[in-house]
Amino acid sequence: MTLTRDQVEETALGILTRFGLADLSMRRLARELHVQVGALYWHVKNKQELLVAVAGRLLDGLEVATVPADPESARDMVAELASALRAALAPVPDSAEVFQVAQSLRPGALEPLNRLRSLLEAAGVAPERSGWAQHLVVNHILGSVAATQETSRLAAVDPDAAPSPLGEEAFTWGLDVVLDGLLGARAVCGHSADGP
Amino acid sequence: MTLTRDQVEETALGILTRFGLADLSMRRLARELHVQVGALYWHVKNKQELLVAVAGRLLDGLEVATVPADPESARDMVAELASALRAALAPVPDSAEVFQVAQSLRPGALEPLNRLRSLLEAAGVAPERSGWAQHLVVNHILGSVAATQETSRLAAVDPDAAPSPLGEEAFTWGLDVVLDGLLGARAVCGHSADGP
DNA sequence: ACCTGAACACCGTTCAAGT
DNA sequence: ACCTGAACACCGTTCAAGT
Repeated sequence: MTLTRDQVEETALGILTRFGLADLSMRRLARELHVQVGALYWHVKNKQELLVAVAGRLLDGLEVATVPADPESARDMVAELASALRAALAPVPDSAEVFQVAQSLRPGALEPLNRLRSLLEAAGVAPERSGWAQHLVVNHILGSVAATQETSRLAAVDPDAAPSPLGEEAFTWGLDVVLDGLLGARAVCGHSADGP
Repeated sequence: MTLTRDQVEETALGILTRFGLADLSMRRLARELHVQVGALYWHVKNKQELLVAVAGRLLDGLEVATVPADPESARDMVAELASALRAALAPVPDSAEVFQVAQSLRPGALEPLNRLRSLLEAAGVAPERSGWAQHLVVNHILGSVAATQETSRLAAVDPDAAPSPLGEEAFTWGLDVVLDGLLGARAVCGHSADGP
């Protein structure tokens, strides 16, 4: 059986999931695949490209429904997609870092993020602003994931020091705040997001 | 003249500013200080601790005014402080990464962030939420800084590929969105943030 | 086409020994 | 107290040479 790019990516994701980014080195990856380091570079240009691929795999299980016409349900789907993204990243250590590398190295390559932008537009964000709005939401997701993993990492070292609980509750609260700011507070002062 | 911790930190900040985080190694730092690597470890526990100190220095020039009683002006000062933070980080490559390391390693050590939280409370955010609100704003700042440095890094490699301009304009827009979500849209549907 | 073996130029951290 | 010299256990990447 010869080595495949698929195996390389999958094993890389495995190491990341089990041990974190610090342990995901090309040499360790080669060891796990019972191969010399050089062999990896036939299947992969370099480590960065591999990380981009791994970031893509993190989002593989995500459902992709169609964009609705109704702004209210589009807003709901934004919240749903954001939660799904968070749920996909949360269990994998350092996933936010990996994600950021991918996003910066090849912006637009992560499909769910393009979809998030479409949903935001359908919910009432002006097309000239939707790119900014997308960033706003993604930053909140990544920040939340990083903070959560953070506290769980500290808890592993010192179980007594209970820091501020930045979990799912804080995430949905923040998401609502951002969406309120983007689309107007829901049913509080009459949503004027659906213009003329 | 013998080596000081101050020199170590200052030179580290210099390397970061001029060449970025990738070039900020303990060995390079030692070279720049005309010293053996081991010498650094007498003044500094390890590299992480040094990065926390460097992050602190990034924020050294920031003005610290008193927290106002009036919610409206407190809101203005939140915006002001956020802009000042962004301005302080923007010119230093990879400052967002360094900042995040510091924030995760020693939360609460960066004074301006505590101040940001106080200002948010003065502006009308409930004390139970002010920690979350602080994170929301800081994530926006760091995300904006990272994205900006990002595009300028790409522009250095390929000056033709003009990506979405995520500059200061996007930052202030996003900040307003977040503050609208937190405190209610300003003078649009009557700010109800100053309850009983 | 695909992989090995070996090298190149690096890392962070530690520590006996010197002054 | 403060630093050197040298080691330990790693990195990512390249590339002739093998099959």
